[in-house]
Amino acid sequence: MELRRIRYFLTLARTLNFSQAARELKISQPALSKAIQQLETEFGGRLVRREGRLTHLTRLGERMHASLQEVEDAAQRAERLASRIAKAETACIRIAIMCTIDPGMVGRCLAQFQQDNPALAIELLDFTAATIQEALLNGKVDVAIIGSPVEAVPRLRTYELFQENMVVSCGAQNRLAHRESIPLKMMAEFPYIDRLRCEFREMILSTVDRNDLSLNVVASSEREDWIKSLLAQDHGISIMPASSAISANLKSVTLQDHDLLRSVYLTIPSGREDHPSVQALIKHARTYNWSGAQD
Amino acid sequence: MELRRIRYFLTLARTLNFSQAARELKISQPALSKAIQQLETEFGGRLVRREGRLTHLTRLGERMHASLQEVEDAAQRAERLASRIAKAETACIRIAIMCTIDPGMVGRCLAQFQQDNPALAIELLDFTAATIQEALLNGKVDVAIIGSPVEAVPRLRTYELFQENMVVSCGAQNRLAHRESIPLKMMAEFPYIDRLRCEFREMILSTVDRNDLSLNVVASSEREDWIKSLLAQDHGISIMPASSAISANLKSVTLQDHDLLRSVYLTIPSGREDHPSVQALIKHARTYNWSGAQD
DNA sequence: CAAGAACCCATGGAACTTCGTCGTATTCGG
DNA sequence: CCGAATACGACGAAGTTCCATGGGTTCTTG
Repeated sequence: MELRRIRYFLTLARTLNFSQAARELKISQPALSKAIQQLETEFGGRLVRREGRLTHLTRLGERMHASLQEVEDAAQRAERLASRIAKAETACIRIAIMCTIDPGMVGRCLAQFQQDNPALAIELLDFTAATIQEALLNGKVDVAIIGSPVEAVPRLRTYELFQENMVVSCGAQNRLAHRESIPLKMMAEFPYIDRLRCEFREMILSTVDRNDLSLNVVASSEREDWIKSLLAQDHGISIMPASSAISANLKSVTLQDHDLLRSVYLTIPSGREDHPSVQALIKHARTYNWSGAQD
Repeated sequence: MELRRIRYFLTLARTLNFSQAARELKISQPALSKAIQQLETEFGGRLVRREGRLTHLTRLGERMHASLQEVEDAAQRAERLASRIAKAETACIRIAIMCTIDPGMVGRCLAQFQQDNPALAIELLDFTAATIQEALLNGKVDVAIIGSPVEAVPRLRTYELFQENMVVSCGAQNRLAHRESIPLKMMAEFPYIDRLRCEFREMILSTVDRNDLSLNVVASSEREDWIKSLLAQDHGISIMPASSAISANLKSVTLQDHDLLRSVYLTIPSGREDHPSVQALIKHARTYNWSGAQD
């Protein structure tokens, strides 16, 4: 059973005349005859009674007519859907951004990219570290911007974009707020607000550990906005990337004696670089002046 | 867009692996690759991202998937319907019988025919003279048994089956009931019940007219059963085919001086004789011993 | 009424297109 | 370097189309 033959049959069922149907279909009459015969062989019975000018459907033909019309309708819907999508679909890059990355700095980079490529739509999607790898691999997103390289997944290709300092962040009323920098060991004196489930938590904790210190954790949360809210109310202090620490009622203080750095990476499944738009995005992100944008 | 390609795509969408899908479809991998490429050309965009072991659907592919599944489902329903019909459909002859013909005599003929052809189903349909011609021509019925030949329709082929006498019919209490026969002019003395819309009415009226008689019509109806009911209650007398006049509480009386005959014909659109079952029916009906069945 | 025109559909053969397979190249990952 | 996955090119098979033709019916016309 093929759609072409179904269309032939439906036209014939409407005209009840092989020659006229063939003209409408812009094929020759013998071609139509053969196609109908083929359908009849498939269905195991005559669809049409040929009686000179009295051509008409058999009972089998009548009963199949409705069913075949449904097939044709479904096919037409699919075709219309395809052309609608093809028309509407401007090229679109879907970018996963790890939730620990401040969208501001990435946003500036992407804004500039879109100025250079105005036809390209960009879709930003928020992902956690756990789901970002899966989304990359199954095609839900095209590229990802992450705070720590996904380790031991050979299919993913990772480019480092920039590094930024981790800073101590506290509320504007905190007694640290007017200082430029503090030593790491001073951290222990302050109540600490711990951000869970972020890729730099381990880095912070191990650094503290290595210096035989311990943090006085008074609160913890997965959500950056809640952490910031607690900081603003002076519940404690926390350590976070410099770009995240910029917020109303928050002050950043650098660490004197330790260079806590976190890197931001662009990750893409190997093999997907061939898309020209993705290629352009990678090139733009890697040549972008990130340090200039950090202030 | 062709169903074969749609099936290929659906299998590929399930396996997300060209080679495996090709194996399931029992075609080679290059054939599948080409088919999918062709679909992608038709739809104007990639359906599948080929990334080594990470083959997956693009957004276009995902959106088309549901739509194409519907097409495939509709096609499968049509196929199942066809095979169900083909399996269930015992050959069936549809026979239109004009309402003025007593089904008893025709029924005996058909019963014998079915004994000889047990695999053949017969569908009897009741038609009026006006609609029988159309039903024959548009294929609603295969053959018709009628009381008067359809005039001036060259597409119809007519065979005379038998002739039968018209008789006077009256109730059992009527004073004619015990007679064997009456002269035509005696008809005028009795109230007459006129059957409308039947093919022999004109024949009766013209015969009466030619003999300078006139009937005393006291009631008339299109329906044979109502006529018979009126006759049984002795409302009057009527003239009808001998085979119709056989009924409880009715008596038949022949006409002494006139041979009123009506013929019964089998009619078929020319060109439809080629069906073997219809052919057999025609042969059977024409060689059937109708006069022997009249008693 | 018989011959001819017009129409309807089926069949056969030739040209063409499409489809599938095979062998091969390429790319990627282990 | 090998295996897996896909693409490419060539070739044979199958299917599709067209044209020409023929049988059959209906309509027209002399």
